[in-house]
Amino acid sequence: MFALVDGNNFYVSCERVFRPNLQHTPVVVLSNNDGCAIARSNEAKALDIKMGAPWFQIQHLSESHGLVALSANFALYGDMSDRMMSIAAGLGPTQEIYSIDESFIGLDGVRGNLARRARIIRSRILQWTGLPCGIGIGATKTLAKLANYIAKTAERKPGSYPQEYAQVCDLSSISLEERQYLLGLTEIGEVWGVGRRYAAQLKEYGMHTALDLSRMDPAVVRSRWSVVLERTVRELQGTACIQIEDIAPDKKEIACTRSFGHPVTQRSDLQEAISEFTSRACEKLRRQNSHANQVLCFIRTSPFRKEKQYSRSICIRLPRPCADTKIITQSAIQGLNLIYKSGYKYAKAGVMLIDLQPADTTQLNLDIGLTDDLCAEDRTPESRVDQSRLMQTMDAVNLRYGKSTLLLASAGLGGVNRSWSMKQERRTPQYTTRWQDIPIARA
DNA sequence: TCTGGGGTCCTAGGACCC
DNA sequence: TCTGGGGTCCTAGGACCC
Repeated sequence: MFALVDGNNFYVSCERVFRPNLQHTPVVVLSNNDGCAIARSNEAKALDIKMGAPWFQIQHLSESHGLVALSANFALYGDMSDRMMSIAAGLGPTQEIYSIDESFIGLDGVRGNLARRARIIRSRILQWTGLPCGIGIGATKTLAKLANYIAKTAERKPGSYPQEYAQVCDLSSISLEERQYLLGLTEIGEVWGVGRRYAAQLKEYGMHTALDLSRMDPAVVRSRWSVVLERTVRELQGTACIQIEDIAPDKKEIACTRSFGHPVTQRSDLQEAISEFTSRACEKLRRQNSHANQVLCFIRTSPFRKEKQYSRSICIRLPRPCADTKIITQSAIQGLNLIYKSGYKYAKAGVMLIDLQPADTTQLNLDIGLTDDLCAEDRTPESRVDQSRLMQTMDAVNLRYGKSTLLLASAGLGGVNRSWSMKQERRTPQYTTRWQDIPIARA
């Protein structure tokens, strides 16, 4: 048995904890550079603002309907998420943190009335953090997801589902007929694992609801679509195919990419951007104690604009597997110089670390002499330890005083002016919180 | 003028080897 | 010179998730 705990309109709800006057107001949170809406309050959804809608297309609603737009503050959302997750963990013995606002809870061995238990956890999260959430319960992860969708939709759109399922919905404790009734009310595209493409193809095939999908023959689904969709069908039928991942596996690739606040043309600006992206990616790499074998670097113009388009990426093999910002940045910049062409207005760039391996594997290979081609300053064990300590110190300083406190002066550049970064002042200033600053117990 | 930033899994096809 | 079957690895592309 599984539960899914999912924060409502998560980023907006986080902001509202600190600005209670935004309750009952249409609010959106905007992506980097205030580009598009990545979270919407219920009131904003009621204005038919779509996920990912560009700000310039919905801006007029601030005049006509009092829409409030906020710049995203991911540090804050991360802190709030940690609090919500730690309370949600009380629902059952195992927890998988699936995204910043969602976690699956394994309920095996939990006795008693699950829905009642879930309601208690839900009100505790609301009271202790100020964050509203929905909880769905089902025999499989896919059914728990579906139950969560019903719980949230029943609350947001009265009349869509029976009111008793609002906020908490337990699909496991109701009759087969009732469960089929609820699945029949649910669009096929709302099922976890059915995206836009599959939804369109399935509708063409005559399947329109979650109930229709649950009644399909898994073998037919497999041969006509894929093993992935077959698994979804089995999960809807109540056979658990996807288990809780208690311990998060290491990432297989780590990326840092950004759209620019304004078009970038100069090679030097791209070099600054790439070197900062590489630093961020390397921090993540060290945090999971991995080394990279290759770094991929890409630059591209905006596909939305009617201009000469250019988009290229290049993959550079590192001199040895490592997590050293200096070495990896050198390779990334080298890659950039190979693909850069002047005369284009660049809109986006990024860095991906790929072909990752555990750091201790590298150490083993160094010890038994399997790795050659060392960089000059990298030849002795002592110098490697020094480099590694330098990285640890940088990470510690940046964690303590905020990212970008300590940066590499990349590729012979002078000061970092981040001319590629911001279009203008953000709509709302950034502020950070510490655990203890978060207000507690709002009713 | 203005359009996010991450990830994963699966499959098909080609190269190469025995 | 001709022929068969099977395995592995790599890459690109498509689908999905938040």
